[in-house]
Amino acid sequence: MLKLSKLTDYAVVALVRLGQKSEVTTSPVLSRSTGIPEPTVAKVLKILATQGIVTSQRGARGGYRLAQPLEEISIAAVIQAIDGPISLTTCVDGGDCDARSTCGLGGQWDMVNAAIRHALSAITLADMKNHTVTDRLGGLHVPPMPDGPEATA
Amino acid sequence: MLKLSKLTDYAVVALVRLGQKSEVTTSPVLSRSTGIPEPTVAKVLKILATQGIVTSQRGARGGYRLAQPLEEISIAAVIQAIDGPISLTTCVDGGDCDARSTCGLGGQWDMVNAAIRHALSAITLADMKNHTVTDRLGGLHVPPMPDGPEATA
DNA sequence: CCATAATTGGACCAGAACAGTACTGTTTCC
DNA sequence: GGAAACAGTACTGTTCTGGTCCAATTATGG
Repeated sequence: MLKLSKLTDYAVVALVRLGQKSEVTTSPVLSRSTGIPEPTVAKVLKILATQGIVTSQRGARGGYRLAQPLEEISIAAVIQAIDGPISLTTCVDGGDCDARSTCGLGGQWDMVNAAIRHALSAITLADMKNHTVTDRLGGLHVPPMPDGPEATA
Repeated sequence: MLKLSKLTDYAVVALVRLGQKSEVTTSPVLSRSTGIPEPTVAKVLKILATQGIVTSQRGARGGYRLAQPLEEISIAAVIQAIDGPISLTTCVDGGDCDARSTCGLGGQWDMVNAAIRHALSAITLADMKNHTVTDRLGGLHVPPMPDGPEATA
């Protein structure tokens, strides 16, 4: 379905909420604040901590804090932290494409991947919080799309 | 991992190959021509037929044919045909988001979805065949990306 | 006009990946 | 020393993808 994992969705919600607090925040607090189940939000924060998106403070009075302001964290960074690298096909960069010789299109998917990564890198968590899109998005902000439900024409 | 299904990859390969033939082509022929297992390529073509990407002719001497030239079929159309709608999260357009009131970001994912759809609509199957990217891609072709493996900064 | 063969169409089943949960261990404050 | 909170690992249930099989349909040949 070309949809990212629900964990990533939770991560964005939690990070945005975390960015609205200046103090270190615990998982239970963030759970109550976002509505995400406590074990799940804990898991998400754990992963984000390992990836350097948030910094953690262990022990009593511990919690999590953003490693960077919301404006500096791109959607692509969050997705890569939770879901792993953004690669639409396995047939990229030395993947295990068993029909590489016959399929005809060498590594053309790389171009598609780059396009998506670029689109995702241009959107930050601050953009997700605010309902206004910054100008950095260039021509990407909800343009008149030429694609219909079925075909392109 | 934000990767699309292998079926979609197969679909692109099969469609490009199909675009190089002017006659109706059967699944077995396309299988031998692409290296994709016969049942799989048959399934892919079947789905593409229901979505109107290809036209089918049943019975003996039947087969498949492109409904439109390769230049008119976008990657987005193929992905939507195989994988379903491009919606990164379930929390879009009346989805089953159970924390809509608490999560804070209303339908901001729509913006992300639109950006990806736009990027995918700009690439056609003809672009996948040829190794040159058309000018319609604008600023999307492998730009200097500001995103690192871990964080954005 | 009928039988046969070829081919698509739709349904079914197995395998893997993911989401979610629980438990144990380590660290820090009181 | 006790309590609170993160860190890491392991497990289970569910969903989805990938692949296979059988039924419906049509052109061809007799």
